[in-house]
Amino acid sequence: MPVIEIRQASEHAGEEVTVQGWLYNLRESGKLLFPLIRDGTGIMQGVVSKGAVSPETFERVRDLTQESSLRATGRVRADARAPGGFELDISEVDVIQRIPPDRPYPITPKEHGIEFLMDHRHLWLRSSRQRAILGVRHEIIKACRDFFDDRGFTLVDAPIFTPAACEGTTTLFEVKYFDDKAYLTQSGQLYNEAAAAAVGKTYCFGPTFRAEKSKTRRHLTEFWMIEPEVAFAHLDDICALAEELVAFVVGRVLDRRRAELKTLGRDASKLEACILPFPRITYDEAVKILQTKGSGIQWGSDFGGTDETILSQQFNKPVVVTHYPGQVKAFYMAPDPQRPELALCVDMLAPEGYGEIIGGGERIADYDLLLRRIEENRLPREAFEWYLDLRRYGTVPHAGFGMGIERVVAWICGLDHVRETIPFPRMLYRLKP
RNA sequence: UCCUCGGUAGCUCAAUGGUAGAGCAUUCGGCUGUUAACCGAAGGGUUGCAGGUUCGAGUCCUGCCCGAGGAGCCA
Repeated sequence: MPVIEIRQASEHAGEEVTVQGWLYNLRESGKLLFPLIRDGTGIMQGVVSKGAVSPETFERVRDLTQESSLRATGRVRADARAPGGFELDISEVDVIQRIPPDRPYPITPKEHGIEFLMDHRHLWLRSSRQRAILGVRHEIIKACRDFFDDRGFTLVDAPIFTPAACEGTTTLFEVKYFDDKAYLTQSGQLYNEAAAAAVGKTYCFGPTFRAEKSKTRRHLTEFWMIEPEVAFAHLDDICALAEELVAFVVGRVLDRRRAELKTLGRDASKLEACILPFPRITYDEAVKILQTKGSGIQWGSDFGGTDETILSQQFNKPVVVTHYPGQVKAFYMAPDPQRPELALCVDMLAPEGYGEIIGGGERIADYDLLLRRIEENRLPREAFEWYLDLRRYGTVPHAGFGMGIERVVAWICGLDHVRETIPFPRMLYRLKP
């Protein structure tokens, strides 16, 4: 008997097939049983009528518990009464494992609190909503890679273990490294700059770790970041690259993941509005907007979470903010030649209050200036000698950015917390499962 | 780290300082088209932990633990 995937059930109408999966729910009406079977590709309703199968088969199905694993064989039939439009007239069922009723599947088809669901994250992933999010996450990652691959970028991954004191240790996770200490990477960017001088256009994609004790809807201690770096690029080039990337990713999800967005109840029209060009404003303009909206922000300080929310609610598509004061940005940011107090940097804020999804800019290309900045920031020069080498040997202007995958997933899926955007979130008070 | 809120049945929640309850889940029974099915019945409790006040504490007080929301922190 051919085994089919439920998502292809419509192509097998009238055929005798086997589906294999888990019992999603079982409804019963006298001598009729309606097992809902889920196989990871979809959910299909089966029908077992008492007259059509042996008494043993009928009882076997009737005794099935939620999430028990099974193979069901029968004929596919179109029926408007079935969720999905096709159902399986079951003739035989092979139960792989019946979950005993004295220890039933914990996540019932009713409401649950977030603590319980997070404790059972390994099982929660099976729910329709979580599978939809996983699907969109996959599509976003695939779209990012396609975007860069199709534009001649070379994937050069950065290390996860990094040496001591690369950027100050307060927000780094420290781990034992034989007889030494190492730190989990906070960004692949410095290594990207080395790679850009080797291959011109590069990107890295991997996990990133931040030991800040942040407890908000937009922070994880372990998250995934995709970071392009382009030799000879200036701020405008990198702004355009970021805008094209985001527009491409949104378009790809709208193209291929409509069903998942619908499952999530996401208003797709909000995403359809995200076509180029995106608005670009400077930090100066952003501060003025915030002050008219009641924010207490003063020129010179970075935006708080509330500021980002207010700002991103002013536009119906992602907004690009450039030229922040250098003092709130990292030591390697290139200063604006016109106004040296400003950095040639860029943040992109997602709309609907989602806030920062991208941060980046032009890097300092000049050896003397970079060295001065390292000293001003009291960073250990020895640890940065290799980084200074990039300015000793054929330095060129270059720029790049990092995009936080989970924040993009949260925005595109319309979620109110990033914890649902990654299979197993790591947060301040969450290390399990 | 700070502020606020919470912890009662497997889950989601209710209970004026006075007999701990409902829905779902589980078990049993009924129903030949169910749609988080429905109807009937049953089992299920160290009220987060420790102390205190009181004739009497799920409820009030103190400390602790755990979690949530937010702030700060955060390229």
